[in-house]
Amino acid sequence: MKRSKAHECYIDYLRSEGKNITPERMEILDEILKQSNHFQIDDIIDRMTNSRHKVSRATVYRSIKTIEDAGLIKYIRSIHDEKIYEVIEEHHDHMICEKCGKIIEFHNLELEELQDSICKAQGFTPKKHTMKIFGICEDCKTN
Amino acid sequence: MKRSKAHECYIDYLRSEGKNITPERMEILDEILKQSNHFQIDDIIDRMTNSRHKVSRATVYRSIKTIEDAGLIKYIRSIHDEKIYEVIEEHHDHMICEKCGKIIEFHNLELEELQDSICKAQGFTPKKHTMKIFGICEDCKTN
DNA sequence: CGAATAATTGAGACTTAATCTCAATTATTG
DNA sequence: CAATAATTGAGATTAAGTCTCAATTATTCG
Repeated sequence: MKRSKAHECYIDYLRSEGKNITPERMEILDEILKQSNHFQIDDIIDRMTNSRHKVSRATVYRSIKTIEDAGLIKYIRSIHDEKIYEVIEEHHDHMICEKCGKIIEFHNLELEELQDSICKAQGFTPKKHTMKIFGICEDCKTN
Repeated sequence: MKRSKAHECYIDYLRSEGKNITPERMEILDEILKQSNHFQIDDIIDRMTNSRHKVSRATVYRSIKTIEDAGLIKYIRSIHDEKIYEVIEEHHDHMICEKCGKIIEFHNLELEELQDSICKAQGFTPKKHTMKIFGICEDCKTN
């Protein structure tokens, strides 16, 4: 099992908070990193309870919270208002198709700069943001 | 009781959907319009169950959904992940202070245009969007 | 107007996502 | 290795929201 950058981050975070490094926490992070793209907590719970070392539902919830606090994952809300998690790699925003539910990631520097300047004009110090554009994706338009 | 634009909209919406115009629905809309700015469903439930014509919790939930469908209100999520509703007047985005929870509304045309052009480049047809910038507001910075 | 019909309501049961409790277990520290 | 503090699992609990169904009300139309 390769020790990824994310593992190091997580371990550093846990140490800095005086939290223990447990196999449960490490296995949950592994499972998350195995997911291709977006995932939901229930996916992880299913996989963990069917894995060799069963991890309880409560522990999955608790660990996901610490992984979130460590800044490794975050979630957005789907059209059905479900939490959709993703591993934070580099910042991006989302377009969400109202027909098929597809989530398209995008990043635009001009947009980021504009946001900063809008905030500055208000005396507001931005830390992070989320932006979701709802609409119809290319595929759903033509089909 | 003044018949506002919002009432007309709602009545038109209900008619167009073959739904009935009931005192419960009208009173819930009244109560929402009475709220100054942002509100939560529980506020409305409290007010409605203590009002002359008691309206049940289930009906408040059901009506709020139709008022939302009519395009009169929408919600964003607070820092604590609670649904915060607001009456839709004109479109705007939000800055949310991570310290005091204050919600600052803003609108910027340049930003809107930039979003549209980003979508167009992807073949995505935008219908609406939400944008939340988290950070520290002016007051919390100086205090 | 006054049925007939369809939609809505209230009350409480139910669902779902998430959190909490507490005894038993495990990681960490020295 | 022992002492201490943190974590875990299992199931109970909570909170937000939905569902059920009988009773009530709005609408439609002759």
